[in-house]
Amino acid sequence: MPPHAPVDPTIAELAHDLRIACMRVARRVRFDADTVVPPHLFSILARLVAQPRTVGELAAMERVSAPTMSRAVAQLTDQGYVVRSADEHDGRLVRLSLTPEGSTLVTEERANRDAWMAERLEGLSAKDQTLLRRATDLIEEILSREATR
Amino acid sequence: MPPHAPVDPTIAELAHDLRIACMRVARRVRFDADTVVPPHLFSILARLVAQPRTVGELAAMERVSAPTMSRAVAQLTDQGYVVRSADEHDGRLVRLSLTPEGSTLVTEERANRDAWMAERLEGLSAKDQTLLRRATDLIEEILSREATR
DNA sequence: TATTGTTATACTCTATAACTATA
DNA sequence: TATAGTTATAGAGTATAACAATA
Repeated sequence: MPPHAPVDPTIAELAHDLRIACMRVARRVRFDADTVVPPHLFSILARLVAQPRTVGELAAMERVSAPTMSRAVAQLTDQGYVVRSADEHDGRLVRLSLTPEGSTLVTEERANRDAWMAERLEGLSAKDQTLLRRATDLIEEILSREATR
Repeated sequence: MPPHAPVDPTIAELAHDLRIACMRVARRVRFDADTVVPPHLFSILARLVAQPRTVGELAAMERVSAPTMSRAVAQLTDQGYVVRSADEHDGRLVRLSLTPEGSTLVTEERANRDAWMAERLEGLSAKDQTLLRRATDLIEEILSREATR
């Protein structure tokens, strides 16, 4: 977009309201969900669902320093949610993956958070549910478009 | 909600996707916005836009302890964004309100965040904008309904 | 005595710098 | 030498406990 393009007041208002609405939803979910591990540790576990990762990879993904990630991982291994293993070809690397307990925890915490949202959607009409379905897809599209720009 | 109420799989999926979409929007806005004060301090300033508050009121609203709020407020007064004043009738109370600088800061930071969102909505068709407008109103309604239950 | 707010102290998460082991 | 990870140390934000001032 041109650097100083004038902004349509309708879009500006929608942008404001949509941003606030999303932030409020995110905030509510965070506060209401019962959590076993704090957010920054849960975020790490969630990264390991798709595949094992090294300390350095996780640090980059979570945008924290290597020592910070090293400590966080140590906590998760102490709690039995993550296991360490050596890389076959490079002795410097530490491969991290979820234990069965870690995997279960991720699934359960996600279900908790989804349940919070689902409770608030159940009373809606089919029409409103369809509206939200389409809006959700549209938001996801906007975000993914941004990421690949 | 009843502890073990069955959940419509369609609703469950929408709940999951909508929650994720909102959290991603909130996250993006937080990362991309250039901020002068950290989030927890900005949140306090935003509380003072509507009306002056006491330390205890702010602590309750932000869900932190009184000493924590006391320290945060001290930082904001040091930076010139907040002023302290005595209550007329109760000498124990400290009334906190925004300085002109604090008020300007809130306005500017909000505009920054809105701009981030607005950039991403400008390319949408009128139809899609209308869809998001209605969805936003619906989400706000759901959230406010929850708050007043 | 009860309430409002601050000060004292400690714990957690974060970072940078220094160190060890491997490539 | 360069890289992956850990340990040492320090700074910021948070909490509980103890304290001061006012009701």
